[in-house]
Amino acid sequence: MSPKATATKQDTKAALLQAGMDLMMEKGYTNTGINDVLNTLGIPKGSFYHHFDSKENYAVEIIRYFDAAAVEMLTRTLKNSNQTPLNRIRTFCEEKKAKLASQSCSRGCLVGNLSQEMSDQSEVLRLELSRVMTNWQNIVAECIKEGQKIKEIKGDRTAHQLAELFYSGWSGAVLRAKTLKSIEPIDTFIDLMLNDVLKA
Amino acid sequence: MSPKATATKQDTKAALLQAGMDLMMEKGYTNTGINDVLNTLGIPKGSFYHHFDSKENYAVEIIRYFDAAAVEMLTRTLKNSNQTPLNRIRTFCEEKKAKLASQSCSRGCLVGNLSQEMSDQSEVLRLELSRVMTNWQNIVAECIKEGQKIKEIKGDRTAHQLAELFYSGWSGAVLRAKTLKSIEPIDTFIDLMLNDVLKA
DNA sequence: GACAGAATAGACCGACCGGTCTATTCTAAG
DNA sequence: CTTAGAATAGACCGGTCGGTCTATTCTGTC
Repeated sequence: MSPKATATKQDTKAALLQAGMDLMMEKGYTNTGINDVLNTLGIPKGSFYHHFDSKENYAVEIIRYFDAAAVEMLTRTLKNSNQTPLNRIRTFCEEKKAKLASQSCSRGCLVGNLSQEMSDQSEVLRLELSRVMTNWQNIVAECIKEGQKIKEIKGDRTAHQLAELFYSGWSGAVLRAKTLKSIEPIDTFIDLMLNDVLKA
Repeated sequence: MSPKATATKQDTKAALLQAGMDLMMEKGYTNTGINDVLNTLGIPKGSFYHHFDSKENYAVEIIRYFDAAAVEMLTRTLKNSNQTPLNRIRTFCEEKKAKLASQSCSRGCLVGNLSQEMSDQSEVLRLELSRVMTNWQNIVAECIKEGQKIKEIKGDRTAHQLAELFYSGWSGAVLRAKTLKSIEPIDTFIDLMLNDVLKA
């Protein structure tokens, strides 16, 4: 059996997840059709409904697929003991900023986009997005807590609260960047949040 | 001519704007069909396309309709000289929070929702949303500037920057509230932003 | 009352939506 | 080689989408 052929066959599901993630990131849930995904990959509809029950379920798997990569990136940056906690957060922000800038401030974050669009439309998606959001916040909070311990980050607020403000501010800054097609909201956020709000 | 009958006829356009605003706030642009709007009002399609060129144009007018009410609320609260600038901002936040809580943390803000969904899909809508967003930020910035003058709000950052962080943080907090179906992100935002970030 | 234009009314259009169905091909175990 | 089930393949379905079209009614002017 040719390894290439085998790989091609078995990667169908992964390819569907990747392509769906890209399309939904750019166009949202409602505006992304099953056929859009299928046509970009040259895969027939039968394969899709073999691997996924419904569009909604497909989206849930896409969110998990996206989450896996996001958590990897979060832990890589925010648990990197070669940097101080505050500088880890700075690295995280700069990496995300570079990504956003490289795509002309479009797309943003899949979880943010789907949350805005689908929270009131699908309880299934809302719960999944909730879970992911809370998890991310906890990872940030842990890093902040470390920074508080060494008095690098201000200690008169709980790490949970600071992480929440950080996350809210970041999401909002990305939204503004997308709409204004400018990286400036991100710059302002990074500057104030890191040099002012979080700093001890 | 009966004034009631006349009013009914001439208010068709306003009714379409109002109903479209409500529906798009809850379901987004793509997921709101022309027929959805028409059916909830009992208005035939001919009337719709008499008053509006296209769905996209309709959305632009809805954004303006929404903006008018939003600017009224912003100026009423943020230019109220009976309160100090920081307290005006607090009043603004509390009013918006009450509204959000009263609708179980659903819907959120039309401009935020459409920005997330449509910025990458329609340049026409993106520009309109950009304009509205920038205008709101300027109104907030003016209030902050006043607060800086009387040393109620911290002066080591420009009012423009602080307004931007405020707006980003607020939008993100609303997004989180929608998804987590909890008012807590809003509470945290108000607490930290007003008692910590903005305070002189 | 005649008339023009605004506004209402709703049937209708092709395109596309998510999802179903049957048929075929591939793959691995016996 | 046989065979069961996974996977691929794509025609097809009812419903809905944004938008068009023709017809009728309402409204203000002469």
